[in-house]
Amino acid sequence: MRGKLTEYFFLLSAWFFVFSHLTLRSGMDYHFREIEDKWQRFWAEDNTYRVENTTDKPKYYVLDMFPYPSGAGLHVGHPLGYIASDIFSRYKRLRGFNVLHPMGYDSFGLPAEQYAIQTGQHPAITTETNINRYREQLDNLGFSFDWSREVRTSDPSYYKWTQWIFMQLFNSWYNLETDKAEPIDALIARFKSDGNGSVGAVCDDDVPAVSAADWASFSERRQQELLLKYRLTYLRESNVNWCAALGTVLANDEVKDGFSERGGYPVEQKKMMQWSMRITAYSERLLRGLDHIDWPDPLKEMQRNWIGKSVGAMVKFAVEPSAISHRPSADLFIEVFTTRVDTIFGVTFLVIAPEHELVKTLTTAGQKDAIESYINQAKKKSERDRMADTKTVSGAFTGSYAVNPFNGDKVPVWIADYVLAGYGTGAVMAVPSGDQRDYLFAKHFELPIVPIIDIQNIETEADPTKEGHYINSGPINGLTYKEAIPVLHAKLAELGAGYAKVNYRMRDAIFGRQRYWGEPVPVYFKDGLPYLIDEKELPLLLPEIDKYLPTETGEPPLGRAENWKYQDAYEYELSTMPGWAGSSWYWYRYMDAKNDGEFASKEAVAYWKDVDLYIGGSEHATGHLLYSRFWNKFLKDLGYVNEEEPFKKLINQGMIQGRSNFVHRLIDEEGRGTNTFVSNGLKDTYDTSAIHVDVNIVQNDVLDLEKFKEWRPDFGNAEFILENGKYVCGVEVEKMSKRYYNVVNPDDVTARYGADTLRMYEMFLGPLEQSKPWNTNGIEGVFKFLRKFWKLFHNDKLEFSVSDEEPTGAELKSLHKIIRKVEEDIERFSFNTSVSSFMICVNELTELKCNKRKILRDLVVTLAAYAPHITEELWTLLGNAPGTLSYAQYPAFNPAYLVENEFAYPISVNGKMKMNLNISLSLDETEVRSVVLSNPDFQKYLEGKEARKVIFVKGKIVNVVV
RNA sequence: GCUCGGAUGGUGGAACUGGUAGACACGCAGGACUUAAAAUCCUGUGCCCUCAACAGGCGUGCGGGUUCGAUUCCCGCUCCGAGUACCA
Repeated sequence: MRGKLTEYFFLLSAWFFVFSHLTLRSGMDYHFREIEDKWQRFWAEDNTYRVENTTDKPKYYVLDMFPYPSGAGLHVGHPLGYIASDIFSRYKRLRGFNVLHPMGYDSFGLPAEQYAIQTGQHPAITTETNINRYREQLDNLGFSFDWSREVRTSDPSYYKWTQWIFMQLFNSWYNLETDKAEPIDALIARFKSDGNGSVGAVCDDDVPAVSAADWASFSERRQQELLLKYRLTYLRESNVNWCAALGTVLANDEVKDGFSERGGYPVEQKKMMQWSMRITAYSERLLRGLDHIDWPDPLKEMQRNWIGKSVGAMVKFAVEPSAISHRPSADLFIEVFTTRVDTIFGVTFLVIAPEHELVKTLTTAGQKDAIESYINQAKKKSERDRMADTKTVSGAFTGSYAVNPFNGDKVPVWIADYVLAGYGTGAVMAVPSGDQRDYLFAKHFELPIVPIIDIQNIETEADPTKEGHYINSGPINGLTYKEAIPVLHAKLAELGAGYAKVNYRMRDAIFGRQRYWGEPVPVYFKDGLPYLIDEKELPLLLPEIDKYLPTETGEPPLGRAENWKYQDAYEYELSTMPGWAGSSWYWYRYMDAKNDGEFASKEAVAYWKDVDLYIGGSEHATGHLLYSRFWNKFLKDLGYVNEEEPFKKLINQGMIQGRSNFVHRLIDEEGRGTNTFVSNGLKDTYDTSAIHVDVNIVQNDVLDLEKFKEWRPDFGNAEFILENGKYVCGVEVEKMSKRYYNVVNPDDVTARYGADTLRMYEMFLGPLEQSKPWNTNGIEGVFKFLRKFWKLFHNDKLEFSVSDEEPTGAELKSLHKIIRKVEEDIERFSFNTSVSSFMICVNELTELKCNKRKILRDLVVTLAAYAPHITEELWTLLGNAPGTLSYAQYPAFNPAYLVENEFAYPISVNGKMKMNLNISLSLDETEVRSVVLSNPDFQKYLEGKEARKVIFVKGKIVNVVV
C-alpha cells in the first residue's frame, strides 16, 4: 500500500513537471491536463454517468460494438466510433433522455489462447491485463460510460447466461404453423397424441414418419434421436472447415480463400460431429425484418445476399434404368432446384456436383475411370484454384441418362465442379440456351443447345431474358413468361414431378470450436446422446488444464481436464462455443448487468426494449449482426424479450487507416544502401530505396533528424540532403500496424493536446462513415480552437472574467446559429461539420469581444457533448455545481435572432454569377426585378442586350436571361 | 463478373431538398511582437492571363444531355475503395 502511494506521488510530480514544462514552453493558459485529470476523477467518484432503470424520462440506448481486448492496446482508430456515440449520448442526456451508454469486453477469443499456447500463461490472466490497459486508455478519453454495467463475456457470471440461452435453444423447436420457436415439450405432446405426420416444423431432412404408437414404443434413446432432429441447436455430422494447424474448426466467414482468416493456415473439408444452430428456421424473418430497421443500405444488401432467397421449383428427373448395372431400387430420381422452370423444355443435360451422393450409383462401368479421375482432380483443387479459373470448363459424363418429366426426353447426366454440393440439391438441370455456364459447358462438350423463346439470340452466348413467347416447349408454346408459370406449376403437380419451392443460400451455423478459451457447452453425454446439465448447475465453469493444446488423441483441449465429469460419471461436451456466442445477446445484459437470477429482469427489458443507436464497423455485417438478430428473435418467441429486432438504427463508422512515412536512402552503384538520405522532393534525381520511419518522430511530414538518429542508432551518423532546410518524408496510406511504424496511440495524442482536442479532431477529420487515413496535420487547428474558446472566458491577465451585460443582436445571432447547427448535425450524424461551425462561432465571438455570461453559458452547454472536460471546468467557473453540466438542458433555439431583413442577392446573367446586391427581403419579384435592372452597375453585364427573362427565388438568387 | 460506395485547391474536407463552388482547418508565403525562438496576432492563398489593380477566362475524374441555372438530376465511360464469389 505504502509503495503504491509513493509511486502515485512520484507519477504525479512527474506529470506536473512535464506539464509545467509544456506550459512554460507554450505560454498557454488552457491547462488541459489538469482540467482533464480533475474531471475524469470527479466523474468516476461522483458516478456521474450511472443510469437507473426507473425514471420518468424517456429512454435512449446508445451502444458501441464492444472490443476484443487485444494485447496491442487501443490505437487511434478504435475510439472513432466511441467518440461519436459518446457525443450522441451526451447530447441525448442534454435533451432530457435517460441514456444507457455502456461498455464491456468481448473477452473470449483466439489471440489470448494462442498467447497461452506460446507462454503457458492462463488466458484469463492476459485477458485481465489487457482489459485493464483498455480501461485506462478509454478513461483517458472522457467517455460517459456507465461502468457499473460493464460486462465481460469470459466472466462466469456472464457466460452462465450464454449457456442458459444455449439450453433454451436446445429445448426448443421451430413451429411453422405459428411461425415461431416453441418449447420442445409441446412437440413431445404432439408426438404422443398424433405422431409427427401433421407437424409443420423446421427440422433435418432425414426425419422418418413416426406415428403416436411408434413414439410410445420408442426407447428413450430413439425418442431423443428423433427430438435432436427438431431442436434449434443440435448435433449434426457436417462438412466443416478443418484447420489442422490451429487444431480447430472455422466458420465459413472465418475462412478466406481456403485459408484461415487468423494465421493464414490451409483449411480442408472434413466431416465432424458438430453443434449447429438452426438459424435457417429464421431465414424469412431475418429477411423481412430488414425492411423495418434503419441500417445503411449496403449493409442490409449484404445480409440479403447472405440469406440468398430464391423462388423456384423442385423438379424430379427419373433416372433412365437401362444403362445402370447395379441399380439399387426401381424409383431412382435426381432432384434439382431451379428458378427457371419455364426453361424446362430447353434442358439438354443434367449436372450434379462431384460430391453428390448418387455419383457412384449413376456411373456406368465404361465411365468409371473418367469419373473417378475427375473426382480426384476436383478434390485436389483448392478453392483458390477454382476461383482463379472460372473460365475453364470441366466435367465428366456418368454414362447415365435421366428423363425430362415434361417431354420424356432422355438427357445425359454429367458431373462438374461448377455445381456445388452444398447449395440447393447439388444438382442442376442444364439449359444452355438460357444460362451462360450451361452454354459454355454445352459448347465445350458438344451437347445440344435448344432455343426456347422466339426472340432469343443464342449465336454466341446464352440469352437469359424472359421476354417473348415460348417455342419448342409443348404446352407453353406461344405463351409469355407470366402465362407459362401457372401452367407449369399445375403440370408439375399433375405429373407428381415437383413443386414450387423457396430456397435459401444461408446454411445452419456451426456452433462449436475445438478450443479452450470459450464458453463450455452445458451438455453431457449418456449412451452417446447429448443431455443438458441441470439449470441449477450453471455456470458450467471452464476447468483448469495443463496445456492449451488438443490432446494426444486429437480431442479438444478440454479433454485434458482431470476428473471433469458430470455427476462424476458422464463426459461433458469437450468443444466450446464460438466467438459469436457471447456477443449475440450482450446488449440485454447491460440492461441489468448484475442480475444473478435472470439474464436481465423483465422490468429492465421492458424499460430499455432495444438499442436505439448502434455504432460499429461493417465487417460484422454477416456474422455478429446476423446471429444477434437470430438470437433476439428466438428470445422473443419464448417471451423473454419484447422486440423483434435488437438494433433499431445502425451506423457504420469508417476505418482509420495508417499513414506511413518514409525516408529515401541513397543507393550506390552496387545497389547497396548508403548513409545518406534524400528529402522527398528530390528523390527522383537519385537512386533511392524507401524505408519506413516511425510516424511519431515526424511532424507534418518533416523528419526530426535528431530523433531519427536516436531511433535508428545504426544511422547515428547519417547525412541528409535537405530541401528548404528540411527533410520531408514520403507518405503512403496503409493498414495501421506495428510493422509499418505508423501506429498512433491515443495516449500520446492526449498527452500532447488533451482528450478534448483528440475527440474533436477525430470528428473534424471527415464524415463518420468514411474511411480515412490518420494524420495529425490538422490537429493544431482544433487545439487552437479550444484555446480561443477558453480565452473568451478570460481577460488579458488570464483571470476568469465574464460580464453580466445584456448580449447584442450580433452575439445572439452567432449563438443561435450554433445552437441550431449542432442540433441538426448531431441528428444526422454529421459531427465534422459541427466542429467547423464551433470554430466559426468562436471566431465571431472573439471578433465581437463577447464575454457575456448569457451567451457563454449556452455555448458551454452546446459544446459539452464534444469537449466534456473544458466545458465542465468553465461550467463550474460560471458558478454551477460540479457534475451538473451533463444533465443540463440543451439551449432552446430561437429563430427570431436569425431573422434578416436584407439579403445580398447574387445577381447572375445567364446563370453566371456577376455581382451581389443588397436588397430588402420584403420586396417581391417585380420590385426586385426593377431594382436589379435599374442598377447602374448592373448595366454593363447586359452589354446593351435586352433582359428576356428574370428568374427570382426569394432569399436565394436573381438570374437575368439575355 | 456482380452489388454497393467514392472521385471537389498543395492537404483533410464544406456546399442539407438543383440556386454565390472551395466554408472551416492544415500547409505555404509575407508581416507584427521578440535579443531569439515558441506562442499569439494580422494579411494573402483554386488555376490561367496581368507589373499590379480593375476586368476577364477556366474550373467539382472524363464525354454528352435536361434546365434560366448542375458538385447536386439523367445517359455513357475511366479510375479508386469495400463486399461477394461458378447460387442453378
